Amino acid sequence: MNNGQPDINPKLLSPYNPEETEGRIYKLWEESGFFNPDICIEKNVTDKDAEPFSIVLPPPNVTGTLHIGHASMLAIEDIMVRFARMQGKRTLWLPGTDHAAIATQSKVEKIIEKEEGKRKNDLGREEFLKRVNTFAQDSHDTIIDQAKKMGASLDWSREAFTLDDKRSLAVRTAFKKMYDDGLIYRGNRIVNWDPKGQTVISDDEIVYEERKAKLYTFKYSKDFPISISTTRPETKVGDVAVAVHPEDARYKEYVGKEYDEIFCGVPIHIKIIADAAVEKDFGTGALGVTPAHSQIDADIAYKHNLPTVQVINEYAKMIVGGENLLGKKTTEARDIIVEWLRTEGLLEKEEEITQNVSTAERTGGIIEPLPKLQWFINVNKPIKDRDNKTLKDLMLEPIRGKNINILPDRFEKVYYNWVENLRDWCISRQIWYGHRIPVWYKGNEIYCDVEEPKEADWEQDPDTLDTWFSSGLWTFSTLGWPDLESKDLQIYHPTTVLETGYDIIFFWVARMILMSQYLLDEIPFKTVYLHGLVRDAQGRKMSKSLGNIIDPLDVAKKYGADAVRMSLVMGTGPGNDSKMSEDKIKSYKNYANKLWNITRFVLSNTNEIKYNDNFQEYTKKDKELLTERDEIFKTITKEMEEYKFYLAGDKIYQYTWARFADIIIEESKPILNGENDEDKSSRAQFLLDTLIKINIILHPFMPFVTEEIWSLLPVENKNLLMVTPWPINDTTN
RNA sequence: GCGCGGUUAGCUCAGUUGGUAGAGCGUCCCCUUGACGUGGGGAAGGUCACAGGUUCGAAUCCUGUAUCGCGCACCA
Repeated sequence: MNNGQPDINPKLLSPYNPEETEGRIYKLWEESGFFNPDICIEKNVTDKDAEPFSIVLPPPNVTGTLHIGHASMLAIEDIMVRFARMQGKRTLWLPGTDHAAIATQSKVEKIIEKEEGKRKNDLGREEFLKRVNTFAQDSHDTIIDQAKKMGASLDWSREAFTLDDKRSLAVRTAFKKMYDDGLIYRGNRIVNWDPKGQTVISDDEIVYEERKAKLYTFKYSKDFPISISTTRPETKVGDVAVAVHPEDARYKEYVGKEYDEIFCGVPIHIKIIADAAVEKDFGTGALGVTPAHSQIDADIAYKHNLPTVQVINEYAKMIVGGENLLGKKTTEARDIIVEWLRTEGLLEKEEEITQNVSTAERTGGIIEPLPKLQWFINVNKPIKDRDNKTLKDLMLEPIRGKNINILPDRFEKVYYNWVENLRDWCISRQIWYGHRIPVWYKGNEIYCDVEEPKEADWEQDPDTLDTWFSSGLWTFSTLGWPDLESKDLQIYHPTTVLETGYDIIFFWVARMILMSQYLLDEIPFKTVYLHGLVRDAQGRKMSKSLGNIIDPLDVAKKYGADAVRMSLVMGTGPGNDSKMSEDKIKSYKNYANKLWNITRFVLSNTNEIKYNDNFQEYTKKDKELLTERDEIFKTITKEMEEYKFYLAGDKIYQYTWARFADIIIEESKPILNGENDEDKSSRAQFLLDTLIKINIILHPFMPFVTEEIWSLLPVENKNLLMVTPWPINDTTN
């Protein structure tokens, strides 16, 4: 043992300083080129015939900055990727960002309105899109910078954007093929109209909010035989029928009769019909049918061949009635009609109920069901050259057949349930930012192709596509599709893992399976790892109003990105929400420092010996320690392969601190200070070997501090730690 | 209404195929010993939500209940 001045790097004499270290280390990694699997092969750290491992990054929306959820996603995926890379796999982690159509457009609209008092129509489509693109670019740059700060080993040379040229080509190609197969059609149907965002949205973009409402029970007129109930009296001027249950004795005699009434000044024609969809016990057991403003009513109307009378427009204003109603907002019209019912003595009952109100996910606007001409994807149509399977079938097959493994598997049920109840997907949006629908019109003619028609006078559909349409292509549009010759596509697709939040299993996971199955006849990924929400220490959602938001960059600056990563991974498994607190992060900062101090001790006490990675003369005691250690490392490796990172991380943490530092190092002190040279060199070799291996194994979790320590370790011919081979190859028992 | 998940130490959570309950943080006591006070040693603290059942043996498997949370559907 060296008394006095140990001959070690002076850096080790002061505590570990993540802020000084992390930027420098990331630069080293980037300059090495090892994020790119081609360079790994070129530089001989990866075998060219190695098994591929690929993940495409769920592209963050270019709507602002990274939040703690993104940081958690980056941490988990980076662990997977670094582990695979160190195992020698041909590893690709492909980055990108999402234009997030509605979300980005409405954000920019808000900014422009606030700063300039202008609306998008004041600027015009072209100028407005310019503004959105500038915003998206800024936002993109911030996000990329943040991802780098978290240590993400993404191959930046392959970066993609859902709205760039290559992805646009993929989108148009996909659209065209679906159009030609008759899977995409244009139809006039009841859609979810968002009056606030002035666009249609899909069923999945609806968020239900529980609110108090009044249920009014009344008759259209004094002579009308049946009372009905509604929470939306203003829509009743659009009623065309009253539906009752076929078995309902109360109303049987009226079925088939027709009535003409004047309802609040509006003439209506009501037919009494019988339909089993009506519940006898709800309200009066009779349902006023409003085909234009209710999906269910539209279904009933279709069955009974009833007309559709639209009474509300895109601005949620009345388009029928006299001065009393015409042009009024729906909420005003409601009061007017209720007042009219009251004075006419038609109102029989008013009761408070709670109901789920449909709101638009992005804008919060209350959804107004309206009949509109839109583009849809038919999920129930048999596809001829696919054995007459439907898109639904194609979505279900790989999960049923276990070709795609969902973690945790309980989400399989949720997935089935969703797919089985899926209705046609409305893909057109009345917004400017996004992929414009590749369809052109000339009079009654319609033209759909990947490129615009050569002849003049064709006018392109003004609408754009749902952002999830392009996201659905993500696993292969990023790898070169529609170019089937693309090397990346051949090597890396299907991707190995999709790691994403369970909250977008329908939006995204299902759509990717749909698109990949249909367009490539191939699954998009083999395993889906679903992470949960990151909540605060008390388990609450993080939100601005609660003031409990933890900014990943703030805490990374304070405690180091390693500590933040570790705290995001520990104590959390797939499918479960996790909790986050500064205390938790702090404890992993301490861990990084502990490792640093262990390194100082080991290096300063072993610098007299030469590290030999094939040392054979271990003492009996040290052989036992080796066996114990390797058993733990083996378990850790196995757990990593099973995606149980929380268990693996905890084991390496426990081993380093509670076993290696607290017990083994303490017991080593007398040995290293003793007189027995064989014991001394054996123990010194063990300490060095173990320190080295702890660093390797911990690297996927805490890449910065381990890479920094690695640079100080006496390993011969070493490369960067990020491409150093994993020490355990065989996990079979 | 249908489905899913949670309920384990003060707090946050582990607990792999059933075999005497674990960690971190917090609390209390001790240690300014040469890697580290961002540390070390020790202690207190649990009818594993409840009730049945299966079993030699249940936190773990089965049934039911309570409770919290989530998803879907309904929402006239």
